[in-house]
Amino acid sequence: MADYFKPRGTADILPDAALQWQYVEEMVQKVFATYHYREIRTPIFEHTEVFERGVGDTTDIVQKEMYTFLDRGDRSITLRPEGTAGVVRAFVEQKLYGGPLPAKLYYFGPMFRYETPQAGRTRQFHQYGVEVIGSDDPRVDAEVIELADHFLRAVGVTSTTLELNSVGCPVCRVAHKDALVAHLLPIKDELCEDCQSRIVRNPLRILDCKIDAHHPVVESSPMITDHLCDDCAAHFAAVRNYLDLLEVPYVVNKKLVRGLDYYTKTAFEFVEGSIGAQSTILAGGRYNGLVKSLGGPDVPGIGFAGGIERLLLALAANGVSHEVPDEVEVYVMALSNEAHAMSVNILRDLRVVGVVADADYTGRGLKAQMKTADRLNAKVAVLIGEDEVKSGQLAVRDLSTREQILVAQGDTVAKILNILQS
RNA sequence: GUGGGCGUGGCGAAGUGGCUAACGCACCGGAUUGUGGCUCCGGCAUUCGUGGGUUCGAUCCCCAUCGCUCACCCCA
Repeated sequence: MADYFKPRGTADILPDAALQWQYVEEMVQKVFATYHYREIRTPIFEHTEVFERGVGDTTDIVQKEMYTFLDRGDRSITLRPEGTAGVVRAFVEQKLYGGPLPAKLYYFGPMFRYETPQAGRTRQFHQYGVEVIGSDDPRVDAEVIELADHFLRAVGVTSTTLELNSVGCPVCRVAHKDALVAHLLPIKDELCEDCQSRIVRNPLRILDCKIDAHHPVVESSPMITDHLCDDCAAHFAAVRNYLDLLEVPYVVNKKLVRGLDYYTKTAFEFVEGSIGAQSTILAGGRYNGLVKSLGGPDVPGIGFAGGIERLLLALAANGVSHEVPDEVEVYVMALSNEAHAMSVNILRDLRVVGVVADADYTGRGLKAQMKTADRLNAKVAVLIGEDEVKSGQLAVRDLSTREQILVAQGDTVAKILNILQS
């Protein structure tokens, strides 16, 4: 029994799984680069105020999920719970608004939220995401969504549904919220406990509450899409039009709400139905007031974030695997101390020319080493025993043909390359 | 924070109130002195998450605790 354990909600990503992560990371870089997004790396922790201001201090994230602590200088520090606030903070602090706009950025990395773990949810999790700051053009909304769609398909997730909505701007959203609350208040006592508190905190959530969504009064609630101002309505129509042009399939979900305070206008989610209750694998939206509220110029923005862990679950659910077997090209077997001296040179020389080579370091017998070479699917074995040490000739064995020849030490690498290429 | 399920060797997985806790995989060793995927033989848990309790006796019963897991909430 181990004496030490990883913290609750964290994961050790072992070598086999790490290969899947590398694949996803490479695809992020490759696909996002073709859309001319450039990577930005911001700190994993920020001053707490960045998230309080950026994410919104009424959200669950800020109220009860942040990893916040005082550092040795009595500064309140928070491990980032999401990526956008930090990127926008950097955009403002580094004055990226002085460069070409919109800034098209992407990021990738760990996030932290103090939550009870479950399928698709951990305390340290990883997201990739993009932020486009400096344009309100609906073509940007469409590009961001199409990028997400393209990326998911490129990595092998084809079973998602794209849900789309507009949550309006501060003007029409407030008007709608007032109308909604006025509509629901008379039946407040009939709602579940959660919804009674949501009615003041986040009334939009009541619309898709699992308990109350089918209440007739709830069902007849005013929808945000019916309360959009002219600008928001035109923008939403334009986004849908571009998505149609791009042939990106979506469904309008009038109940779609975004959790974070900063969202405006476009909101969207890619949902995968077979990975458990946490089925959103990528989500995002527009945040036109965020840059200003973090002290920058009043420029609009839009972005999305996707969860790597959930993406991996979705890949598994889609039966997609990018496993790479644990293999080696050459296995060097040395059977004595003198042989070891020769083997380290052979290994180095092979690796210098790019050949994947390994050896036994536990003093096992030749037979056992042969088994290992076999299991690692080695193409060539190099044997160095007493005879070889004496003669200075190494036995090079082609493991597929079982042909074995003696080669002068200086010619070994060339001979092996010969076999590997045949 | 709340609720359900579970906790036996590296992994998967039987098991019963009581003599040495199945089996499979993996791993290690051996089957003509230094040679491979098959086969055969052998090895590998004084111990059943931890701590108490009940009992003549508990891995199997009770309590507590820790951990894992799924779900609610919320979110990527």
